[in-house]
Amino acid sequence: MSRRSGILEFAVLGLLRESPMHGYELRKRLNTSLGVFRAFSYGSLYPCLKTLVAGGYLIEEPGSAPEDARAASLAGRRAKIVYRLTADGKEHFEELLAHTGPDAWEDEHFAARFAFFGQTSRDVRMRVLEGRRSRLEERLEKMRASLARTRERLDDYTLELQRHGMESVEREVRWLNELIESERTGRDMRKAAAPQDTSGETGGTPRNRGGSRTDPSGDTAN
Amino acid sequence: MSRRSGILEFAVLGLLRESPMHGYELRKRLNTSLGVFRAFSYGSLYPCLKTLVAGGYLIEEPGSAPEDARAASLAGRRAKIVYRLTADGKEHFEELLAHTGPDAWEDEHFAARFAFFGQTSRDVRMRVLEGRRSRLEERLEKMRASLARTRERLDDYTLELQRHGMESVEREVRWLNELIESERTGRDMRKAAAPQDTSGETGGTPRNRGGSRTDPSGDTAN
DNA sequence: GTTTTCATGTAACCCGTTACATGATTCA
DNA sequence: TGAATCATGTAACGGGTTACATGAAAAC
Repeated sequence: MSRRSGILEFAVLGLLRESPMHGYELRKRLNTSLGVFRAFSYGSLYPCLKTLVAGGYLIEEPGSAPEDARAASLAGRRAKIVYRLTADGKEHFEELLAHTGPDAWEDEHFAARFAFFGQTSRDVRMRVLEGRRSRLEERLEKMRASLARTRERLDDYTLELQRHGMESVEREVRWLNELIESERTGRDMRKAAAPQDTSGETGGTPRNRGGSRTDPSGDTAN
Repeated sequence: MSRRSGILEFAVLGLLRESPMHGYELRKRLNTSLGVFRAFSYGSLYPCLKTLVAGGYLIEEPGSAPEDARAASLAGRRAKIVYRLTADGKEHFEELLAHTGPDAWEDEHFAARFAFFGQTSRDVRMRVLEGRRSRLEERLEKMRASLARTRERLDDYTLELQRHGMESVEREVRWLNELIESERTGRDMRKAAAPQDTSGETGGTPRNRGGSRTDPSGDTAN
C-alpha cells in the first residue's frame, strides 16, 4: 500500500516543491518540461497523489473556487484540487534527493534525479554523475566482450544495431565527463547561452529556429 | 491467454527460427546478442515459451544428452528441453515480420524489428525505417515547441537534460538517414572501415582496446 | 565431494496503462 | 448551444520482475 513507485512519486514531489499545482497541470509538466521523461497517465498519477496525501506528504486545497455561487451549492460539486507539499513532504523529498543508492544510476531514475539537480547539493550531484558513469562503463565492458565473442556469427543488421547501441552509450559517457568536469570547476554547464554560434558547431545545440512558433496544441494526448 | 506480449514473443520466435535452443540459452541471446535489448528474466521467458507451445508455434524436444557431441559444438552443454519452431510458428513469425503498424516504430518494438532485419524483405525494412524516422521527427517537433515555450522558466540542469535528449534523438534520425540511404543504394551498411579518428576519440567504433579477455561470464544474474 | 554453473520453473507482487465514466469551463 | 479542452477519477488488465524452489552436470 505504501511503497508507491520511486520515480513517479519522486518527480511529483519535486515538481510540487517548486510550486503547488493541480493534477492535470502536473501531468503536463511531467510529460513536457522534464527532459525525455516518459509519459505518465492519469491512471497512475491520481492514485499516486492520493497515496502521497494519505502519507501526509501533500495536502489538497480547493483550487480556484467555482466563480458561480449557485453551482457551488449543488451537491456533488467537483472542483479543481490544488496539491501542496507539506513540511513532511518537503523533508521526505529532501531525503530522497540525498539518498544515493545503486538504483539512482539506472536509466529512468537517473533522468529523474538529474531533472532535479537544481535542488541537489553538489556532492550528491557528483556521486550521482559518477555512479551513472561507472554504470555505463560496466555496460560498455559487457557489450564489448559480447561483441568480441559473437562477432562472426552475427548478420550485418544485428551488428549494426549493436554498434549503434554502443556508440550511444559512449556518447553518454562523454556527456557525463563534461558534466563532471563542469561540476569540478564550479558553475558553467556547457558553453551556456551561446547566442550566435559562430563556429561550425560542436554539440549541435538546438538551433534557435525562428520565433516561438508555438503550436498551442503541442501536447501529448491521454 | 493468447495475446502474449508482442516483443518478447516476437524475439523468441525470431531467435528460434535461426536455430532451436533451450530456454536458458535463449535468454542469454536475448540479453546479449540483440543490441541494447532489455534484459528479460526467466519469470517472463518460460511462461512465454509455454503459451507459444500451447498455441502450436513451438514444440518441445528432449534435449541432447551429453554423449551427443555434435549438438554441443557452440556454447554446448547438455540441455533438457529444446524448443523448435513448428511450421505454424514459422508462418506466424513471417506474418509478424511483414506487419507494419504504428506500434512498430516505438522504441523497443523498433529495436526488435531491426534485430531481425536479416529476415525481413527490403520494402518492409524501408517502411519500418521511415516510420521510425517520422516518429522521431514528430517527437523532435514537440520537444522543440515545448522548449521554445518554457525556455526561460527552466533551470540550467533541466535545460541541459532536454538539450541532451534532443541531441540524442537528432542523432538517431541521422543514423536512420544513413540506413535508409544504404537501403536505397543496395547493400552496403555503413562506410564500414572507419577512418582514423583525428579528433581525440569521437564516435569511431571502439573495439580492440587491449586484451578484453575479462570476465568470461559476461552475464546478467537472474 | 563440494561449489559453480547450467537449467527449469512458479507465485506473489509492482508499476503502470487502457478504456471508461463524469463533470466544468471556454469559446466559436 | 454544442464542441473542445480542462479536470478528476476508477476498474480491469498487462507485461514484466523478484524471490523462491528444485535439480542435474561440470569444475575444482
